[in-house]
Amino acid sequence: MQTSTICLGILRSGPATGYVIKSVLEGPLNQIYNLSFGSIYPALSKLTKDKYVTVKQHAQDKKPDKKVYTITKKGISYFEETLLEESGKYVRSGNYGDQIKSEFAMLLLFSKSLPKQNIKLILDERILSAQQQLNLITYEGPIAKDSNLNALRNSAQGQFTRGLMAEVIKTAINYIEKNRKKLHD
Amino acid sequence: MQTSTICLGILRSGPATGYVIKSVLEGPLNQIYNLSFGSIYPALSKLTKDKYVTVKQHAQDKKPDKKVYTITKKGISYFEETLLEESGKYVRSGNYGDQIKSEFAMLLLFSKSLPKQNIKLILDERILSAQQQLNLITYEGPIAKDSNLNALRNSAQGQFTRGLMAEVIKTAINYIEKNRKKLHD
DNA sequence: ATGCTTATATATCATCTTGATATATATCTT
DNA sequence: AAGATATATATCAAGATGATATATAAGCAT
Repeated sequence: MQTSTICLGILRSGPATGYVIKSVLEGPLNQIYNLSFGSIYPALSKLTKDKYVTVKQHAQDKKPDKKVYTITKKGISYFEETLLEESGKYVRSGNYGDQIKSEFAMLLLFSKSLPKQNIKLILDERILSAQQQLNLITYEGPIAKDSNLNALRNSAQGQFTRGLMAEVIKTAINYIEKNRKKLHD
Repeated sequence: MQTSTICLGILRSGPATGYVIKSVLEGPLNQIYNLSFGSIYPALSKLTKDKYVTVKQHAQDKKPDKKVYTITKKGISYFEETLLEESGKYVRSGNYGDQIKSEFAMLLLFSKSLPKQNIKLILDERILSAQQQLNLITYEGPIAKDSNLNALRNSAQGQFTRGLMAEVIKTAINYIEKNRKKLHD
């Protein structure tokens, strides 16, 4: 899926800065899709140039301007067209898997070449981190106070997606705890 | 983790071509780490130049030369050093999550803007594809006949990693089947 | 108090990666 | 007999990452 489509999809739930878009991807939508600033900011610039979003610059005393992006009517139609197109391409592609780069799994796979102490550390930290991810995903309080991105997170779609990720993370934690002895001691 | 480290790690279990390395990543190591030819081939060239692997070209009648890469002693030490370094960096980074781009999850998240029929298709295909992934991962027969990459897959580390992925996929299938009605009909 | 870390916020850029395309043949399927 | 899939490498434009730079406020630890 194009970065611009994801930005528009998030912006459909309310105005946001590039920084907030990244926060949403790292918070309640954790483990779904990673994007760096280096791809978010250029996407937002292009969307502005093409009139799919408008930008309001809030001059902040001595801090860099906060740029709040709002989706336009043209942007909403464009988003709906593009999403339909991309869903069609997705189904036709025959490639329904996610793009995954799990450094964790690779380290474990090659862990015969690693000291036992390192393996323990990797597993301990992964479990801790997974529990934190679970907290981020299942957290129901308000996000980024002055934004209504709560709507996206709390929609039936948001609940389904977050529920799926939460179950997957819980399964992984249980599996690691039950089977880790096979990799050390 | 660097692409070259992954190539060396796979090559440590036996000689292989770039094509076979990709097949391993797409077969028994499915859902662990994605790499394209465009990053595997240059990595193998660089490793050859640096003497971490040797290459034997098998001229095949009218087919492109098959290049079988073998890890050198220098390559084994380099792999072990690099893996230790990368595991240290991984633990120190505080970022224990995987890099994920799930177009599937994004489509579901935005599926309010999609026709019900499309949503059904996306879910049906995903379940089918997940079952195929499960088969690839849990398949215990021989892989790529003339290679001993079976060793990597059947090692304690390979079994652990594949078992983890299998559990995660099973959980996802069950979750989708139990909750999909919330997204359509 | 003073220093350290985290959060807010944007921008840039070398280097790496993807996804598509090209080339070539054998084998399996319809 | 035609078409698809598997084997095999290579290239490249377009896009993405990860690091770095810049700036300040707030929170927290010593």
